[in-house]
Order: sequence, then C-alpha cells, then structure tokens
Amino acid sequence: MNLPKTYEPAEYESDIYALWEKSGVFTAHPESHKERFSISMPPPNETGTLSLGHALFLTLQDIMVRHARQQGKDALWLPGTDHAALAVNALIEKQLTEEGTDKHQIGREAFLARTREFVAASRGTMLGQMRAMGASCDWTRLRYTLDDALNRCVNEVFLKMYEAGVIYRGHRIVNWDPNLETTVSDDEMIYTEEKATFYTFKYGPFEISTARPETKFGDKYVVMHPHDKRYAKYKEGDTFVAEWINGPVTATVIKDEAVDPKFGTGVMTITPWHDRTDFEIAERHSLDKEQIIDFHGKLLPIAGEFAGMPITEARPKIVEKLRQKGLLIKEDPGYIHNVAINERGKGVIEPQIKLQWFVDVNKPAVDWNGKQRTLKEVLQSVVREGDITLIPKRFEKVYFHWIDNLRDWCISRQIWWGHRVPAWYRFHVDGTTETYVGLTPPINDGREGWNEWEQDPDTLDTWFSSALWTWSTLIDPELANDYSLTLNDLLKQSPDYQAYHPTTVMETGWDILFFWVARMILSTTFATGEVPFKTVYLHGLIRAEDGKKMSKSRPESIIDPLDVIPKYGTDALRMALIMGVTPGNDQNWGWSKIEANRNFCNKLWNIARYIESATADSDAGKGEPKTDADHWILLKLQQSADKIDQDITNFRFSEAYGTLYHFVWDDLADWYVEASKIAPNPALLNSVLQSVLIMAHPFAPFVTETIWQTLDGKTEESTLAQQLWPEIPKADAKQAEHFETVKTIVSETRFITKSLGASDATLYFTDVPFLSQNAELIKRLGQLHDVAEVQNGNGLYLTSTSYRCWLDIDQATAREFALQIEIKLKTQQALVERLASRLSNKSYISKAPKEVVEQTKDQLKDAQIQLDAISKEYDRFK
RNA sequence: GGGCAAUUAGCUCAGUUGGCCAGAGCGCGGCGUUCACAUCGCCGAGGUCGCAGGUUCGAGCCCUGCAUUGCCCACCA
Repeated sequence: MNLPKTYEPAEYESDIYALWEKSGVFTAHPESHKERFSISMPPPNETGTLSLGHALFLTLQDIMVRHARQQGKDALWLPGTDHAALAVNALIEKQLTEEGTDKHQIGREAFLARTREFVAASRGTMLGQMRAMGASCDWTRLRYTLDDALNRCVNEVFLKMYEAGVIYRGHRIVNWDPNLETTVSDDEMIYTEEKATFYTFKYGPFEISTARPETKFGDKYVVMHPHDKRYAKYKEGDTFVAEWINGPVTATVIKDEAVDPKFGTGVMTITPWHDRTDFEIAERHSLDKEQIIDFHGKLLPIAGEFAGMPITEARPKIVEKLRQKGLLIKEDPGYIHNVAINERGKGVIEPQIKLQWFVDVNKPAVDWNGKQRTLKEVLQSVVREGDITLIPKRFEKVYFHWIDNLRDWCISRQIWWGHRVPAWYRFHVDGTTETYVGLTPPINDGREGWNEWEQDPDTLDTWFSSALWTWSTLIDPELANDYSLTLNDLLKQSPDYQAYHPTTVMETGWDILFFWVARMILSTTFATGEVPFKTVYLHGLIRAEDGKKMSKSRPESIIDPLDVIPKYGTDALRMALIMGVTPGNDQNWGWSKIEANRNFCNKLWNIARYIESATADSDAGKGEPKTDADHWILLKLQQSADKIDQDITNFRFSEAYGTLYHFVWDDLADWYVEASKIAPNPALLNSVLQSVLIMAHPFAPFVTETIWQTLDGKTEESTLAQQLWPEIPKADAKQAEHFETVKTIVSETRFITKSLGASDATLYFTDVPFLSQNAELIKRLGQLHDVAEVQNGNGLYLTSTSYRCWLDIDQATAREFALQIEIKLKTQQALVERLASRLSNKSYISKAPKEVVEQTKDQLKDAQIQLDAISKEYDRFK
C-alpha cells in the first residue's frame, strides 16, 4: 500500500477507533484464567467537556491498560461518569436564574427532570471525547454514579455505617454556603486572603477586637486565658453589665486555653453559632448558643434594627452605631485574614449549627485485621503497612497529615441532585420523632398518633457515592435488583467483583487525594473489608504555558484538547502530555512539545513508508540477522523493549517513552534504516517494524495501528491492539559491537570532513575484516569518496577508535585540524589522569565494589590506547 | 504557625537504589535537499547541577544550615 508523504491523523483516527471497538479488544473477560489487571477510571463530572487534565489521565491509564494486554493479562479499564452533585446542581440553578426562575418555583421533580436531560446530553459529548483520546476502556461496562445498582450500594453502605454507629445525625457546626444554600465539607472550602478592618471595641471593663462586628449581637461571654495575669482579678463565672450595640447586656467571664494571650487584647467575646472555635469553647463550658445570621446570610431579629439586612450592608452601620456610642476604640484597616469560600459557586462560607448527617471517623467500629478500629486508624494502617502504595511516596506524608486533622465528615447536602439520604422520619402528636434508615422506604402502618413517613429531603455528598466507585461498578446490575440478597451476597456473586477487586492501580490527580482517594479507602475498607486498590499513581496538574494555572478568568490560558487533536493528532497530544513528566509534579503546557511529538509520529510514519517500499517484493519470512547492522539493531531493540516494558510496569512512563523515542529516532531511523539501504534485509526490516509498532502502541495507538493495518497480510481481525509484547530474535553481541565501531568511525569521519570542508575524502584502513565488510556502508554514511583497505599510507588518522584508519587529507589542509587534536589530547590526558589517580587510591581499591574497580581498570586501558593514538597524531602535526 | 516540594544548558524539564567526560525537547551557530521524512539530515556551541558546610574511596543524588520560588494544611477573636 502506498502511504502518503506525511501522516494526517485526522484522516484515520475515528476509523481506527471504530475498528478497535468492533474487534472487542477492550472487553474484559472475568471468566478467563489470565492474570488480572484492573483500573477504575476516575469518573469525570458530567458538566460537558473534557479538559487537558482529563486528556492526561486518559493517556496514562490507557498506556497502562494497553500494556497490560500486551503482557497477556486480562485487563479491565472500567469507564464511567459522575453526577457531580454540587457542580451540576449549581450549573442548573444558574441556568434557571438566567431564565428568571428558580428551583423552588419549578419544584423538585421538574428540576430533576431538567438536570437528567442536561447530563444525558453532556455524557454523550464526553464519551465521544474519551474515544477521541483513544481510551481503550471497556464500554460494555460503562457506569454512572446514579445507576440503580450504585444507588443500592450507596444505601447499603449508609445503612451499614448507621447500624455500626459510624453514621449519626446531630447538631454540629457545619460550613454553610448561603448562595447555594447547602452545607459543604471541609475539603471543599478554599481560603482567600482578604484585607479587612479590624475593630477594637469597649466591652464592659474589657476591650475586644473583631473583623466581624455583625456577629456580635448575641455575645454575652468574654473569654480569656486562665493564666493571663492581666485578667487574674476576674474569675470564671463573674458577671458584669456592658453597654452594647442594642443596649446593655449581662456578660459572663469564661477562662479557656483556646485564647491566645498575645493576640489583640487577649480577651474575646464568642459567637458559638457562627465560629468553630467558639462553638468548641461553648461546648466545653456548656454555654448558650444563639443564631445571629439566617441561612440566607441575613441578620435575625436579635439584631434589632438591623434585622433582615445582609451582613455586608449591616457591618458599616453597626460600626457607626458603636462609634456614636463611644465604644469604638481603634480601627486597623490593614488587617489581613482568610475568608473561607466554597470552591464551587464561590459563596462565602458562614459557619452555622445545623442538624446534619455525619460520618464518625473516631469511633472504633470497623473490623480490620481482626481488630476493632476507627476509620482514621484503618486509613493510616493500610498505607503504613503497605496494603496500598502511593506514587510518589512523598504523598504519604501529606496523606497522614490530612488524617491527623480529619474531623467527622458532614455528608448531607441541601441540594436536590444526587443520592437521596436513605432515612425517613415520622412525628408523633406528642412531639416525639422516629427515624428509619433502610434500603427501601418504610411502610406506613397507620399507628395511632403518628403521621406518615417522610424521607429526608437532603442528598448525599457526591464523594460519598464516588468513594464506592472501585467496587460499586463491579456489582452485577441484575443481582443488585434482588433485595433478598445482602451486600455480602452481591459481592460474592458478582463475577466482575470477584475477578477485578481490589483494583490494580488507581491513577488520578494529587489534587483529589483527600476528596476521593482517601474516601475510597475509608468507605471501601469499611464496606467490603478490602482495600480499593493496591497502588495509587498521582499525576500533577497541567498549567498554562506561563506556568500559571489555567483559569476561566483567563480564557486564553485554557487549551482545549479538541482544538489540538485535529491539527496535531491524538498521539502527539498523548506523548506531549507524558514526555519529561514525573509523578506528582505539575507540568506546563508547551506547543513545542506537541510539535516535537507530531514530528515523532511523522517519523514513525516515514520509517514505515520506507520499510514498506523496501520490502514490497519480498517474502515476509522470519527475519534472520545477517550483517553487523542487523545484529546491532536487534540488540538495541531487545534492550529498548526490556527497558520500556519494565519502566511501564514500574510507572515510569516518561522514561519508557524516552527510551522508545530515542530508539526509533536515533537507532532505527538514523542508523539502521540508512544501513539497510546498502545491505537490505527485508524480512528483518519487517519484523523490526512490527516490534516497534507494538512497543510504540501504548503511547501512540492511532498512528501505529494505522500503519499496522497497511502491512501485508493484515486483516481487520488482526489489530495491533491485540498483539502481545514482541519476542526479539537473539543477536550476536560481537557483531553488534562491530557496528558500534562503524558508527564511531562514521561519526569521527563526519566531524573531520565537516570541520575541514573536505568533501570527497577517502578513508583507508589496514587489516580489519569487518571494516571491509562494512566498507560500502561507511562510504555512504560518511559521505566519502571511497573506503579502501591498504597496507599503509599517510593522512589524518582517526583517534576515536583503536583500529588503524585514516583519511587521505593532505598535511596542509589537515593542519587546520591541529587545534582540534590538541583539545582532544588535553581532554584525553585529563581523563587518563583521573582514572589513574582513582586507581592509585588505596581506599578506593579496598572499599569500592570489585566490579566498579574492574570497570575503572578497563576504562583506563581503553583511555590509554586512545590517548596513545591521539598523541601520535598530535606529534605528527608538530 | 506547621508541612511538602523545587532550584541542573538561553527556555521547559528528565536524571530509578551515590559509581566514567551530566541528558532531552525547543531555541541558537554552520553546512546540506533526486534516492522514507524540511513535520528532514549532518556537524557544532552551550552547564563550577542555588549557596555554605559535612558524610563517603567517590555526591546532581545522602546529612545539616541558609537563600529564593511554588504548593498543601491549619487558622487567632
């Protein structure tokens, strides 16, 4: 087949993907007896489009899974999408606002219907984009976090945790987002620095400071450190009357070690309802708590004349009032403090006390390795004891530190999109309440005095369901409909779960280590008694070309993979994303990298073009090595294949790709293909090409498969995607070494003739049989007039080889080369001296490993021989 | 406040357990195009591996300190 001159990816990629899908090569086979390899794809949020970040993880995981298939494993890469409760909910609410309505007006059912419609459309787009990236996932097992079977798993885990007392419902201080009107977890908050005014007010006999005067209406406790001498005369429980915003209040003195005597005046008033630290102080001393700000961010009636005002509006007015009362002592306008913001929706978080559902991380209720442990302890244990390995290892510290600071996890959300909390309540006329938690709604038994069961209106944190992802996706969906089966039955009877769990590796970004990875470990160990995965590979973020974050506020900084792919090809994008990139480290987007990799695809393409034209008329055959070059390329191929194989297995993708890149470009294209033009070995060329295509396939699946399909005797049934890692024929090391010498001679010849402008030179040599055999080759590669064997003669001797070779360059021209020789001589002398002095060092001889010493001796011997040659040449010039 | 990382060629970055004269891509200088590829070939220049100590026969790599940059966590009213 005639291939066009350059590789045009857009012409082949979609057909190639369709070919793979048709062949079924991506489908896992739990019934097989092969070794397993499984990855759960981190489900992208169904918000519409894939980013470069998605492109990166799809590439990394695709490399792993394609390579696992090449190793003959039964590989499962399970794809899916996430309902992304908060993100999608916020998006739909924004749409409604723009249409001049809101969710309360249209109602829960209509809202959910509309959201379902939106995500169904997004999902289609996104799945298409995953295919465009070449992702070889098992589409027959596509999952969605809101699937019925997954919902069953969510309810099972909720129930199991509830029964174990790990999930409880209680009044706790939570992070409230007044914009989205929901709680968010600690991890979903980001802090931004803000400059504010720091006010100091007179409060009875004390001075107190605050940046938030609007929370101070209900303050009736002053707190100070028990050992603060300045306030020693005040005792815990002392009361006094202070003039305050809306008149006098009676305040009580409290002593607590949470107060930092060095900060401000060392005295503060507390607002337990709207501050976590204050809440904890209030709990310790059994103090009253009062709500000041409502859930819409407006002041409550306690604020008197300010009631109903949003806090931003009220703040200056309150300050003004206190000033007029003469209570304002100081204003510091340069106060820098952190403001907590919801990562989604950017609402300013207002701590509130609220009745919510929590996961208790400190209750010893988990049966792990025969002991009752807390969720925290299990989280620590599995990483500490090596059940789970993090790559890179340094994230283990980050992980442990996070666990140390971990508080109970608030899992209920006041949004509509998501898994509904599986709890029902009913109320008695006497005011008592009954709670029911279960997989299915309770039946109304019409008991006297009780009203009907009502389901909790809240939904669960998205991460509660994605925490189950590695195994909830492996539950057989049919079995999950059968409620006579327990969760354990489901696990035992689901073939996929039995075959693929725990998954081999979890590959994801370090930025969701806490959100997701840690929570998968938490929930999965609890629910199944197994870890979710054995290895966690964490990749870094992709930043803009200037090293800053890609951000919506700078639209020009965002690169859309779908803009890159048509122009440069998916393969180029994939390789650009892994080239020179190490785990856990961020990378900057670079157009030069993508060009380099597009060029690499073209290089592969043209190697194939050449080989196909050179082997058109020959029989396929096995490909026996004949020439020195043949042996050399086989040796290099073997070494490269081994290294790539090992590096991929050990998650060193950049290294693996580097090896491939240099083998293809430096060894195969620059030397072997050129050599084969003199002494063609078509069968071997063909087999080398096939091996290379297999080795390159995990990195560049499209171009390699496109080429593969053009090879003689290939049919659509034989895709490259299903080929096993190549077996390389044995090569003779001695002959390979001969070709290395040829390379050395050619390189030096090129250097000399280039720097002297001496074209058409002739190379002579004496008594070297393998050089005679490679004479034509040297002549061509060195662009020489001739290469000839003679007994002796004059000219410019080569110094990089111990064989006697010289170029027929006359003394006058060669004289210009004297400086080069001199430099070379000095370098070589330095090298010999270094090696010699190392060997004369007695402690080196006695302490360094023998093989290292031997190596040094050999090096010295070689260096000495070369030095002799150079100095001989140098003397001739003198 | 606590922690993690980075600092290597003009730029962006590799360098796996310490073992020869430190690597890549891009960029730069020179030469080159019938014969797979100008998305190309050939030749070359360019680095006291942030600074200062230490351990070692031997340090870009290990230890200590310092400097600069980035990030994470916590958060004091």
